[in-house]
Amino acid sequence: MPSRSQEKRETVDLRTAYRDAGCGQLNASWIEREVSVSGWVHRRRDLGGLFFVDLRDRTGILQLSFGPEWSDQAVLDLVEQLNPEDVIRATGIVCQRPDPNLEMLTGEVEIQVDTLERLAVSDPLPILVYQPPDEDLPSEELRLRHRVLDLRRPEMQHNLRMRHLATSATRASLAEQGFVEIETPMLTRQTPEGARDYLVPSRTHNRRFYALPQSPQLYKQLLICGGFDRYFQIAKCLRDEDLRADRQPEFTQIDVEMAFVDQDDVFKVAETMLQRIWHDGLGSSVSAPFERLPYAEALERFGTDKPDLRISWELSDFTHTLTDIGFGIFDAVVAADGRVRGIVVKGGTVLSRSRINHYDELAQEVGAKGVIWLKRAESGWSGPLAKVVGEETSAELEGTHGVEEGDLVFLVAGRDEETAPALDLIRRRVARELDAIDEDQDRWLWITEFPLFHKDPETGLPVHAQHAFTMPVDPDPKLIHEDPFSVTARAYDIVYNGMEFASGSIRCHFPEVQRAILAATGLSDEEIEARFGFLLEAFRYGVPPHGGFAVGLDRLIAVMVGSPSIRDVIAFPKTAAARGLLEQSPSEVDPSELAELGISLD
RNA sequence: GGGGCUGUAGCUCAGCCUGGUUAGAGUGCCGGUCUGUCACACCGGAGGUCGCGGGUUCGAAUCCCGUCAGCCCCGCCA
Repeated sequence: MPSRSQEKRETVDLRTAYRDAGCGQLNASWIEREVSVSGWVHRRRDLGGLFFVDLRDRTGILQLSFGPEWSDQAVLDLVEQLNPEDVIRATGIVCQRPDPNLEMLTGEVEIQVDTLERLAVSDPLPILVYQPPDEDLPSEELRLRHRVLDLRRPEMQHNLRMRHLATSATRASLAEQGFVEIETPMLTRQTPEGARDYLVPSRTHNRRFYALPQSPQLYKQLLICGGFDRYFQIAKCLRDEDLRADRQPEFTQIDVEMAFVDQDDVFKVAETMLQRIWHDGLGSSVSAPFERLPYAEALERFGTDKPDLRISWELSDFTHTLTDIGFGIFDAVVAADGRVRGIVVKGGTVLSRSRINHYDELAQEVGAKGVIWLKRAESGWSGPLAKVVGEETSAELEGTHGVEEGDLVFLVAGRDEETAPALDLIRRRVARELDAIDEDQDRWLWITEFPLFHKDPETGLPVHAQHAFTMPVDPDPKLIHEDPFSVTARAYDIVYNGMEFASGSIRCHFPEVQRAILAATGLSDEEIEARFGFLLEAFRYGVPPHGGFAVGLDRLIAVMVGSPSIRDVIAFPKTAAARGLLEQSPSEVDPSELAELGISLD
């Protein structure tokens, strides 16, 4: 994980009619100058005759001091009246503090105020901007309802400033690499992604609806067709699905597309951009090129297509070692085309039976039949399998699978699609419990060679693994038609410490292959024409090979600032029920407007 | 759509398991004392629909049912 960037003193000239500098900009070099500053009253300390005000603006906090020797009585009377979050302007001489506060950026100095204006009065606060130590933040409900106050907290200021640094770095890096920023419509038609659309009724065309874009996917390909061979956009995307800590109904993607490229060209652009974001935002360097791992290998070694490589443990196939040794459960699974896979947890014997049971339950929640465990203690093997572990098996466990004294083996048997999610979850959770994640590492990774299709578990039909416009490694319409699940896609993800940050592909620019891909998911020719005709038409007039990627900006920023929730890096987020608590959205509308739209409510 | 956690003073929480005085603490707020604080200190005070509705009970913040809101997870969603 990146460390939070050190707070730096802003150097920009912030002089205006109301101030000579930002509060956080003052330091010893300003001593003896007369300055004006403006901001919010953060804290006030009344010593009876002497007053101190911590004045806050977005640059930091500065101490103002008030005393009879340098402030006249009217000023002293006014400062006694000040409430937290009043907005004031203060003027006076910058002085060295007799007893500096080294914890404050401006702690060496203070302003001895001789002129004070109250620019705005604050009512008593529903939630405090000042965050008392040892006290939890107000509930998220109240933070969102009173978001204006919440945003004033230095932590939120820092988060949104980080967001700005990241988007600025994005623009700078992509511009340097020859990309042009172009906006695409928010009012569009229903798009091919799998999510539910937000719909906007049309007044001029009753019974018809615009859809808000789930992503600019089709438009960016059209821009390529339009001759903008390097496009990007910091784009709002909207999806009407249920939310999570890392999901909002509207979120932001860094959307990039480029022509005349192959995969390596795209990788270079993305790596250069992310290096710049990390450098400008966090002041840290990212080494490139990133590691690469084919999808199939990732699943085999880690059980997931977004492995956290800071955990050194890998999955291992125990099928040969643990079958035909008298353990019927495993033999039965293998007879049904399953495998016995497991993970060797170094030092795992410290886990109690109840902890092991906990992981067993977790595994079952994600679809495994259950977990069998095996401990290697000084005294020998223990666990349900121990009695069937003979000398030969023991030697194989130690030799082939590297089990050592003190280790614990979690075993899950079944078909790979049942066992992989369980093993992945156990690997991550146990590593966290045993502190086996190397937090000093940053592991950037490209996952490549995704399958073009996954099988829909209900219908058995192919569904797009990434999206509908990905180029197969072998662009053969016949193969797509006859054996869709064997087709590998030129698609890729960026995974950072186990989190998916970005996703992209080389696009399919052969119209007949594109039709075959769409047809494979069960769309008729008519449906293809109706929904994607405009893209296929664009492809008829000369389409260059092209590809791109999209980065989930909110998640990226959340990681950069160390927040578990993307709500902390969005100025005005929605709740888990997609409500806006500040503005009370969604709201009812006037019946006359509905009538105009041709909509009646039951 | 399903599961879990939470809801008590403006705010953060305790009390709830095991029902029984006037529901507490810290902080904030109001009043007072205080000339070097920086979580200022000290003294005093006000402040409660225990989310809402119903039930059980002699008696409910506490037990039960429902409901609303927030959060987390599964489904869903790249």
